[in-house]
Amino acid sequence: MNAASHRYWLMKSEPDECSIDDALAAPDRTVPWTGVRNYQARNFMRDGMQVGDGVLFYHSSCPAPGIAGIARVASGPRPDPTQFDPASPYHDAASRPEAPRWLLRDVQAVRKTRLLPLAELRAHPGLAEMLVLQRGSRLSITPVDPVHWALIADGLLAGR
DNA sequence: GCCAACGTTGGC
DNA sequence: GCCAACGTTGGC
Repeated sequence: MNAASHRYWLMKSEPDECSIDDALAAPDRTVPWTGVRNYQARNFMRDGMQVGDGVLFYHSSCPAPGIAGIARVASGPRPDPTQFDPASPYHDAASRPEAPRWLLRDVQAVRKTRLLPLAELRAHPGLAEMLVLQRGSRLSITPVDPVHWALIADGLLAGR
């Protein structure tokens, strides 16, 4: 799997922290994707993403988990400032400013969609291979196959 | 609140 | 390098 070849991603956010509505209300509809503390997810942000890539904005750890909107990658990688903030739940005392361990991307909301529930994703035969649906999958950022993107963004969520 | 599954830590 | 213990994720 060539990490630089993906054009589409699914990114999980807890809506209590940052919902699709929060992103749409932010300046330039853009939010810094703070708090990723998993190396695989970090590496996707560092090495895999390109500005303009499509993002499925997923609400997790909430009463109605599922895809809540469409967004796009809006910046290159840069250090996540919360790692250096002792007051932040994402503080990492072992990370040095001269060698930041954690990175983020800016993510720009494109549109809110209907809530596409996790159960509906699971029920769709064409989406069975989606990484986020695999048993035990916990990664907060996963690449999305272009076929899956088309089924969701241009199909299930088209115009909604 | 439960718990399956995964990632990280740290002793050896 | 192994692997048990522990912490976290996240749906239900």
